[in-house]
Amino acid sequence: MIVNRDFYAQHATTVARDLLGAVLVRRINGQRLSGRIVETEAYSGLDDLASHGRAGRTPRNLPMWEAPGHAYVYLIYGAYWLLNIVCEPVEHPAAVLIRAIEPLEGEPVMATNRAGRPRKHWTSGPGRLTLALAVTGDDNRVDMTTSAAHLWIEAGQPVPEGNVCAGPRIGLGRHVTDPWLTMPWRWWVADNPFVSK
DNA sequence: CCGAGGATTATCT
DNA sequence: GATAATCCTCGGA
Repeated sequence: MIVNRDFYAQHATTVARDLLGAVLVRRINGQRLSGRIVETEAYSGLDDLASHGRAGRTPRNLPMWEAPGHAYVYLIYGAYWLLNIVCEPVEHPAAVLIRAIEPLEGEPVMATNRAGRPRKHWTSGPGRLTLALAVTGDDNRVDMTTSAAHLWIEAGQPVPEGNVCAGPRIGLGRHVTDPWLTMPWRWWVADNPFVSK
């Protein structure tokens, strides 16, 4: 069951929390690669100093203002692609960053894409999982509510409230100050080995 | 296991 | 010209 647009239209914090346990699916050459989502971060609003949306619309962050359920993929540090899903209604800049997944299907392909690394490092980070699933800028702005785009999310086993942890977001720049710096907008599954450090 | 430092480029000031 | 929602390598324990 592919997660639909109404789900993504909710506030980014709700989407980020409830995506834990869902399954990120990538189809390449007719083959399914997938993983259970175990870590997410929410970015929402013009006020959020940690969000790309903070300074208003630019060519790069434009997807954040568009329809929920679309991918927002961008290059960071000139080296890594990061996968986000646009949330909230049109004209509300918001997105959820997928930070880590636990491999489920297509492990041999992931092993090839992450050649030489231990399984534990295949998908345990936002830049790592895009390498494992071969997600790049070509996937920016695709509609993730249909299997036509070869990238979508399916409902999975919900994570019990007791196993959900929340804390401050990671890797934010120097310009980010409180309350945004310490806002607990990062969620992860307790004790899961694929959660990034 | 852990911390320090380098890589590398699109994007915005 | 500076910066960035990161990862990897390497040295030390």
